[in-house]
Amino acid sequence: MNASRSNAPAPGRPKDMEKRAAILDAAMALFPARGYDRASVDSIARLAKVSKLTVYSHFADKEALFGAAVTECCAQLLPHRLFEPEPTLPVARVLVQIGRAFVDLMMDERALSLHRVMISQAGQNRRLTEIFFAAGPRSALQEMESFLRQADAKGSVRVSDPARAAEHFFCLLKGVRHMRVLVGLSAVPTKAEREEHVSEVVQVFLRAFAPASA
Amino acid sequence: MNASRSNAPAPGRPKDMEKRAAILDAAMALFPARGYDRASVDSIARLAKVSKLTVYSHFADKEALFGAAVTECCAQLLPHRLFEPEPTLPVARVLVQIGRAFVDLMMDERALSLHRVMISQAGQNRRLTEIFFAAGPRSALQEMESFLRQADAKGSVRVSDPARAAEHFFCLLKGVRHMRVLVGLSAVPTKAEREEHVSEVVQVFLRAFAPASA
DNA sequence: TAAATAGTGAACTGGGGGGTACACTATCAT
DNA sequence: ATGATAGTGTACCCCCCAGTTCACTATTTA
Repeated sequence: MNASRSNAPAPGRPKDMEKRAAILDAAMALFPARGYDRASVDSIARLAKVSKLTVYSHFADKEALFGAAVTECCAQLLPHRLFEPEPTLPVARVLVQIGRAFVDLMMDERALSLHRVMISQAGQNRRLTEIFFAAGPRSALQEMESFLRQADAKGSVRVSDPARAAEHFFCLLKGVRHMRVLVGLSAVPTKAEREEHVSEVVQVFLRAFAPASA
Repeated sequence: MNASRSNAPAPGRPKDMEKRAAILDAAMALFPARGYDRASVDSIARLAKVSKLTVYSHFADKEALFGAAVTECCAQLLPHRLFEPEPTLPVARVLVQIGRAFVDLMMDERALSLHRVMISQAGQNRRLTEIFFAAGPRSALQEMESFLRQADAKGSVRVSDPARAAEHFFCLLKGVRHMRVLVGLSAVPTKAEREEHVSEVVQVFLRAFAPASA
């Protein structure tokens, strides 16, 4: 209960938090890489250089460990905001910056593995899935939405429904390539490919949402 | 080898093709529903009302059975072309028809389960993944591309790169909702929701790819 | 009828995984 | 020092699964 929060000294030997971190690191490596089923608790303990019993002393069971690992993965993948709205730049430039950041995130190996494992566990851990979605797509969408709202107010774009437009933008950015990579058919795109894709998408997006003064 | 193709009578008792079909049906039900690992050969045999040994007499091993099931799923999901290009209708109407068909396909429970299982098996069965992608996304993209090429020739749209435009269209149609459903966060959209989404997407697409005579 | 193959059920092999028990050592507070 | 907890290593329990063996029955062709 109050083991970590309260400062009651606790009677016996305290838990080694470095071991806990090592276990979590191992879990964050193995669950996404092998999937929930194929990542055994033994292998995680082995990778963490820790006894299996120690794993079970820090985490109730495999599911709890998985939950902690996924939560930590989400936290590490979104440490900073996706972008800083620099109002001085023209919209096209800002959109390119946002697009770059988003594509880099979606094509990050860790993010891809996380997607795979969450999809393969669909319907198993509803709470966990919500954490995953709130940390990733949702926060990005909200930032994008508020940016579009401001841009619309300034007249640099014409979006009647910023939330929907934000969805459109990100879906265009993911493109077919994202699914191909998810499924293991394509390699991650190179920097040049990303750059070209982002600029193409920004052009399409702006043609669809340009202000009436065309 | 020539067991089923050649008409050489074969010495002993012939294999019961209805049993084979029952096994395949059971595999097509269980693999997508539970995933590759959690769908045991025993459970498939049980569902097919067949001895486990019969399964192994028709299919070399679990992987072969999985491959046959996925291939058959793909074949059943795309029995007909996604749409018939009716050149008399205005572009917007045709796009809405295509969009409806595509969204219905992507939100089909069987297609969703197939996506999940293929993603969770990413990198395991390269050949299989190609079959999956060729049967689903790729053929749809090719049809769409050729339609856009014709529409561009008639001047009803303005697409310099039909392949890319086709990708954009389908990505917009999938939207964020598809990933939410894949991951088990959202229910499949209702007919009304789909209709509204499709018409929104078509409007956006046409704004981006309308001919210059705006 | 005889040979050959298909199919059944049940038992079995070998392997692996989640989780626990035990005996022991290490580290903390009082 | 004492009590309490953390951590280790090994062995263990129980269950599940892929794939096989065996003895037996069923169905086909020649």
